[in-house]
Amino acid sequence: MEQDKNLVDEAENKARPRRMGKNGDGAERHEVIYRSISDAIIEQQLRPGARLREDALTEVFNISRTGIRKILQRLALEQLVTLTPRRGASVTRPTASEARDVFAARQMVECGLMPEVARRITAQDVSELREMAQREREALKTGEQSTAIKLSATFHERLAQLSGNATLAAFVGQLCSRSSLILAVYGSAGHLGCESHDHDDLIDYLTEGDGEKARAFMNHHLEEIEASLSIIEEEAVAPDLHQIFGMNS
Amino acid sequence: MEQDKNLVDEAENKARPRRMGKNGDGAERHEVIYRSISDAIIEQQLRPGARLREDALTEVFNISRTGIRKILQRLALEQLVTLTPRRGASVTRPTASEARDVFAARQMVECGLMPEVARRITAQDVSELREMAQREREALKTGEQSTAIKLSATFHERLAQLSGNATLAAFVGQLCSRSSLILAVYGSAGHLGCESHDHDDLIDYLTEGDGEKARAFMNHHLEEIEASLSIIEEEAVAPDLHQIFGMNS
DNA sequence: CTCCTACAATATGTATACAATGGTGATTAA
DNA sequence: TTAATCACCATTGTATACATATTGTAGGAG
Repeated sequence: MEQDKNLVDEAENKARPRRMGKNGDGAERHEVIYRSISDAIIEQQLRPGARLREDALTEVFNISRTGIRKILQRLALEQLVTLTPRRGASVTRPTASEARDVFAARQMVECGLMPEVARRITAQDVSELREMAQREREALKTGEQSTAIKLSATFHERLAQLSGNATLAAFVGQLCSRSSLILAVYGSAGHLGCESHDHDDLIDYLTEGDGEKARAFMNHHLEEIEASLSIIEEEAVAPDLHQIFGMNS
Repeated sequence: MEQDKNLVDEAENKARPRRMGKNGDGAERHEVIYRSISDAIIEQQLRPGARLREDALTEVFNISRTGIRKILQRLALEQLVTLTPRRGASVTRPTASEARDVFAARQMVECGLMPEVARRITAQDVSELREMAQREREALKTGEQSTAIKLSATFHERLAQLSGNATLAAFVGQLCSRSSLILAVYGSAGHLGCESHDHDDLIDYLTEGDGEKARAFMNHHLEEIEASLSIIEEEAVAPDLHQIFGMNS
């Protein structure tokens, strides 16, 4: 049930509860745990709405609540988890409004970045991207949905990094992560995210150095993804009685 | 020596170490403290490089280290403070590269938002913006540098909020905060940020509903700000010895 | 006189104990 | 049998104690 990647060593470490105050690996350990949770969310192994109890995470990762809280806060700032004041943490269930905002933001930023990417891309970058697209296509073909989703997000993020603007690249990374959540909530079962050949076509345009064509294609690409969703308010979680009954006092 | 606002009661409260576990105001208290520190940084009362010792903040705000650490982490994620592993927190000193990235991001996002803002702006929004611009001009005239900087950042952020895209608005807010730091490091003494009449001109274009003109003007506006800076590597704080001496082991 | 070493002070990293709150289930009365 | 109230449990919020690392300084030896 639980992913058994680095969870197995937790069993044998259980015996020594000595606090490893030494920071030497502490920071890296936190980073690893953060990435584990983040990946699990992006790969939709943790679906929106799933609760993330601090105690459970404490046991799973063999870390103190302090560390977990730090990580959860970071995830909350990135909008991947929602921290309800007395209820704890849960995987964020994006609202329809947030979903639209995220895709509008991606339209603006990712498309706007394409010309610069086309200008700066190197042969090495191209081959790296091609390999990623290849792996993504294989994952799609073999039905590895989780892997495909993660690879797609990574592809878009890597693309943004090629622009050389770290700030915008980090922003795109966040948007892509949130997009995974949006797909999980508003996506249909069969269609998941990017078409298999789209990314390859995009690489073609970038290789040709045609920034404008790449921008137009990215625009189309994102529109297609958004169109494949059914972004309607579900209103299942927070019925918002005030709005329904119109009495606000 | 120490400010005597709420420190005095601490003396007599020393006797009762009862932790006020009641969260009722806890969250708001954190929010207030966060905003206090954030504002102090944006208004350049805390200059880049200034150290933020946890103990000192603990005393000043009469809060435990746990709460302070939470706030500092949030500020760190927004890139306003830098958390060095064993050295503690300090106000971020943006690198030249970061400065360029931030302004490039603002160019893309803020300009891209203008058409939508022009489409959605209401008369009430206009009057609010006019008032902000008025106050900013007054602050500039009377030499209240801190206030002017804060108002300018708030103006740009408010503008982005009018687009209706909360995600992009929050991003612009972060970029504006970081811009204040950039101005503090790379700005010249006399010239600080936006020209006094620029914002009024921008409001004119938006009132006319001319999104394209507003976009072009914003583009010019931001270019002017960036041009007034001298963005060169100072390399004073973190000399990056590895890169300088090339020996990494 | 200079350099190396050791110690102390300062400040952060981590963990745990305690408090408070919200939900759930049980018990009782109508 | 159903509904309401109360109590307990699960879970988080907060604070503090302890461990660790870094820095600066002083003292002694060469």
